[in-house]
Amino acid sequence: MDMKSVESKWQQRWEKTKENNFNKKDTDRKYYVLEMFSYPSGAKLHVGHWYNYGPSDTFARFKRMQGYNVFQPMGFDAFGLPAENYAIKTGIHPKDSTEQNIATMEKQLKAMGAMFDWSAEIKTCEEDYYKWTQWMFLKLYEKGLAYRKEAPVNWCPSCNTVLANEQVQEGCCERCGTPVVKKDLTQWFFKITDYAEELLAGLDTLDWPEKTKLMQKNWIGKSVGCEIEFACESGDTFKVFTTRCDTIFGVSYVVLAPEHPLVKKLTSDEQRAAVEEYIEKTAHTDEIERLSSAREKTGVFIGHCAINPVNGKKVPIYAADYVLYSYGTGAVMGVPAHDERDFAFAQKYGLPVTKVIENKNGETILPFTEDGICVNSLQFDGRFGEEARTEIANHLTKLGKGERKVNYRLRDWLVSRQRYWGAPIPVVHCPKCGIVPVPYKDLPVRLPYDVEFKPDGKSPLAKSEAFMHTKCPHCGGEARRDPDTLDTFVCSSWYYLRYADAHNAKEPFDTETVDKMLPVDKYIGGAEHACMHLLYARFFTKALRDMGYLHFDEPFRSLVHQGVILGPDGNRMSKSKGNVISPDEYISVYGSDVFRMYLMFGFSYTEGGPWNDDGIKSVAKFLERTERLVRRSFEEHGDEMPFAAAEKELNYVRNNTIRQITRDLEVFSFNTAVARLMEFVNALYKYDGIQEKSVPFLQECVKDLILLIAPFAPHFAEELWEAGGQKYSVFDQHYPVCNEKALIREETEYALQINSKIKGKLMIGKDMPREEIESLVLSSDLVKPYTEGKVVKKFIVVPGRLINIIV
RNA sequence: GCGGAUGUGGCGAAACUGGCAGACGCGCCGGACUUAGGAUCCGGUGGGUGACCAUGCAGGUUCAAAUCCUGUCAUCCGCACCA
Repeated sequence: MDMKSVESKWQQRWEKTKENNFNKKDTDRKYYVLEMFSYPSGAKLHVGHWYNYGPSDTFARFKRMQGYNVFQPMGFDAFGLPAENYAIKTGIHPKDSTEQNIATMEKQLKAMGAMFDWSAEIKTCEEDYYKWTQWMFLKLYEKGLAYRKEAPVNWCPSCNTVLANEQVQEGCCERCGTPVVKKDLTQWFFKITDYAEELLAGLDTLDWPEKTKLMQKNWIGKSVGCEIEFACESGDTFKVFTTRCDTIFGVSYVVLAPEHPLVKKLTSDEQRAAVEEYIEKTAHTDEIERLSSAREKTGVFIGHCAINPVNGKKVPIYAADYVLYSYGTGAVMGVPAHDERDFAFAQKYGLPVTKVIENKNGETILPFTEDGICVNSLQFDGRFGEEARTEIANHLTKLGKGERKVNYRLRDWLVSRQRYWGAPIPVVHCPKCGIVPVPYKDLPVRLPYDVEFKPDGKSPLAKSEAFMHTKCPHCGGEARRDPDTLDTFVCSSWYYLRYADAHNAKEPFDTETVDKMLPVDKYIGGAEHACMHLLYARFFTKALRDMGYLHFDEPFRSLVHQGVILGPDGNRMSKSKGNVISPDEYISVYGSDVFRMYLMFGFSYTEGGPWNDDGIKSVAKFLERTERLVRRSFEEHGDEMPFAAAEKELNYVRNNTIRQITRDLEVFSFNTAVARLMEFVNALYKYDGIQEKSVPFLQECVKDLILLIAPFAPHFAEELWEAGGQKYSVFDQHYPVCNEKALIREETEYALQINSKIKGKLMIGKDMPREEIESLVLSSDLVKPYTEGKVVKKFIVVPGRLINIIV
């Protein structure tokens, strides 16, 4: 088959008949299959795109043939840094290069022959999309979920610019290699932490890979504990957070993060010089190093003491950078006997180590960090673990010195970017009115084309007077726009909603429509987004729900991660390694059906693995072999024959194939599904080769074969379907359904074991009672030599599988 | 350091709730058809080749373990002083 012409023939036909367009009127049977949209950084589709979209399309087509009204849209995550960096390097404007790339990719995606509904296409860099991204920002702002505060950002002193976290590699600027420093800037944040608990709890309701759920869970990092107030000699108080209030009698010092405001206030004159030096030093230590747990703990005594609220003991206060100001209260109680970090710190600074928890079974080696029995803890002696914590927490509450508290590791989402190629933040800074949101009617705040985006330390937009200069929407006075743009993850946090109502000019989406179309039934994309996009999108959905714009809790009910196709050398494909495989040459030789089918057959979908094209020819061979069989069978003539053993056998294989493929596709096991197709074709060849065959039956099986293969090789199947004189389109047919009766066999082959070792095979009738099996087996010539003169101790029958005789 | 995953022929990989390890294919070997085959079709293919040994390694549970348990090694991924 000349795949090239066949593929373009059917692609044109599908487009003309709008075969792939979703029928919006029939949402009862809707099935929303979504692949993570493309980032148009390179001009061409790479193997990774194919691996994401090809097999997913097979799944989508399968669902469609099962009778679902499948919606499978595609679009482009078009804002972002690579386009801007490319522009800085080459001088080509991000808008121009992005549009160019999108045009190429669209063409290639169409040539792939996937059933994308292009009528719902989205490009996030277009005004009619980012207008609504800005709308989202304003809604979150109104709801109190967007706020501004000063925060440290990554700053490259050589490039003179702010870098996104993704651009920082091992503490250095990815472009010039200069160590990145922290700089405080006022930034916009989304209050994702308000949803920490729900984001955590909701994970249980999702059909997602366990690993991904666990990653989100750890990322959110819930810890339940206690906030305890310590008073200082000066009368000032501060709180510490601990998950181990049962160790409070073992406190031998307390630590404040160097940034803690009380450090400056409480430091004694004698210690001032040392403390200031320490603070100075830690401020210059970069984040990466400071956060390394392997690093030796350092700190300094501030010359002031605090009082343990449970026993009145005076303990020294230290400033130490192993305590993070950004987590909990920025202060910690030091219990060397029962915390490894505190132990190391106490050793270094000669602080006392007081054992207050003992191991249940006697031996207690310090530091002992597990739950144990309280000792040296006054009235709480003898209490164990959780019980001790409860009692001590209650005691502290009664004293007014503590309360239970839940802390999360999750931080608010910093969305400001001092970059050009993104959606402008729709607020105005007015000298009189302060921060004023841009009125909805004035959206979008247009991203100007003519901007100097070469980095020099300022947001590129700040240099565009035409952009910056505006009137305050509130008082009408002179005002300035916000020069920052939104993180591109904001754009991708709601695109799955826009797809459902892509052309709505009045609002981002219609609530009723979205309620019907969402959640996404199957979401397919890379695992690298586990703690970013996949978390942000969940947050957006929940926030929009609370504002009444939609009425479901989770955007993606079921999620699958494809694996990664590595270079032939086993490393990640990268230009610098020179191991990048381009799909194009394979496609020009074999066509898109063969290529996608090979991706399905040669790898375990969720595993991926090193590229190897040995098998690609075999898939081409398989399709050719299939075609020969199909075409030959169409030309054959003959009468119906009695349904004898050969027909029964073929019918068994046929129905078993249907059953297995249906099962395999449901769980994205494409490689085994293709294997089943091959088995079926082999069985058809075998049947075709016999003398007395029933041609009508053969043709009936061949018809099933075409239907079965259709989701895997869509153009190929469509062509054969037409060649068989069937009516267009093969995708409007129902996928074959397994006839369970055909799978019942009169006799099944059992494995025969003596003392658990395989000795032979045996045919056993399907309804044979156990006693009969037993006597039949024991009297068979196969078994006799093993049982003669021995006692049969046990006789095990596993129905349909094996018989094990223990002698 | 913590958390998770993976480890099966020469290769890519299969194996439902423990039940015939290696489906399907690549490669290789043999045969058929051929002037020829790198096309096609058919057969064989874990190792030794005797009733034995084989799922990273060492134990354990079981009539039966790739699968469950304990320990251990290797590789990959995520988090990385979160109190």
